[in-house]
Amino acid sequence: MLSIPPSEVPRHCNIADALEVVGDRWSLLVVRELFYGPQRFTDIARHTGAPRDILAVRLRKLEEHGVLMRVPYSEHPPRHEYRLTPSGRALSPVLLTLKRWGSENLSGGADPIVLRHSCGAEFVAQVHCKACGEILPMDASDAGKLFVADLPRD
Amino acid sequence: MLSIPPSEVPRHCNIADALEVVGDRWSLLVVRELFYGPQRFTDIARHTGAPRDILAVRLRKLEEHGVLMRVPYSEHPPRHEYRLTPSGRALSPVLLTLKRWGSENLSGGADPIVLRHSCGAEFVAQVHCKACGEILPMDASDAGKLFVADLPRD
DNA sequence: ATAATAAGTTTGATTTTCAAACCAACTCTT
DNA sequence: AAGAGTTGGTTTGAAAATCAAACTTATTAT
Repeated sequence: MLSIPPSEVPRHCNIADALEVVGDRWSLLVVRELFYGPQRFTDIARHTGAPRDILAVRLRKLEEHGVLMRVPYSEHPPRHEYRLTPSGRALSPVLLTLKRWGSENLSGGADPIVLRHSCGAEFVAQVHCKACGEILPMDASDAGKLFVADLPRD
Repeated sequence: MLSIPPSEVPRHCNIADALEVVGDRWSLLVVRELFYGPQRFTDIARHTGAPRDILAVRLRKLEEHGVLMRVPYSEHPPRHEYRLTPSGRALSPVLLTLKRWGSENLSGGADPIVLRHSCGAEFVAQVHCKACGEILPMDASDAGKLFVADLPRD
């Protein structure tokens, strides 16, 4: 009778990795702002509500992790704007799923950010089975029977 | 010539709402754990790495927001396990997109959490145009030209 | 010459986080 | 029956992060 000993260390995974980079109070709001186009420091501060000192630290961190980049728009004085990198734009599904979860599962109302296709319609995120294509309903009324995790239990 | 005055208040939206609930260092890791099935306090603490006191506060908050529920498994002493609600299970697309972003955009490696369809294959998240169905590539090599935001700029 | 803009940095007070110790209620072992 | 172990937290005290507001530096506009 084989039994796996209880692990004393936290589970490390890609979700944890991702949260290490964008899992704080402000980072994803910064990314949201940059989806509206390149932005300057003061605008990001105003629209996210982040304190300026914290924002400065976050922007450096996001730059280090390749989520955004600084692009100069003036020398004398040196000034730059912030712009998403491809990696930063690749966060759109995260924002879209978060947005949808918020609108469907939290009482609230405002729904201002909308990403649109160039054809004019909205973008939406969807989860489906890689093989058979069955769509996982996001309202998850009975999602329980739809998926299982495979992992060492202890 | 009409121009919108600069807003002094941060933009409020569903993304911000969602982050208010699950946008901290531990909450989404708690949800990840609960996807493996109902869990007890000590197991969640061990597997997420969250300090016990913080975890207690987060679990209460997540319960208040309807993400999870306590289900008794013993009286004398009163004990319960934590279980996702439908609203909590509806976070699976958020976890899946975060996971995918982490694995494709951050150097790292571990990829332990896998949600599977009952048919055995993996679930994946995808962003597409609601109308014409065009898929937004998640590597976002040139996603820039694929979508635009419509919002008051100031 | 004065005021305004821009991108941060500094300051000092308040909050949050953390690890480790502790507690209460029970069960299991000897 | 006494002592050790388990479970689900709470308490404590120190360290770190957050915050709002004031400040700095460089430059342009009036």
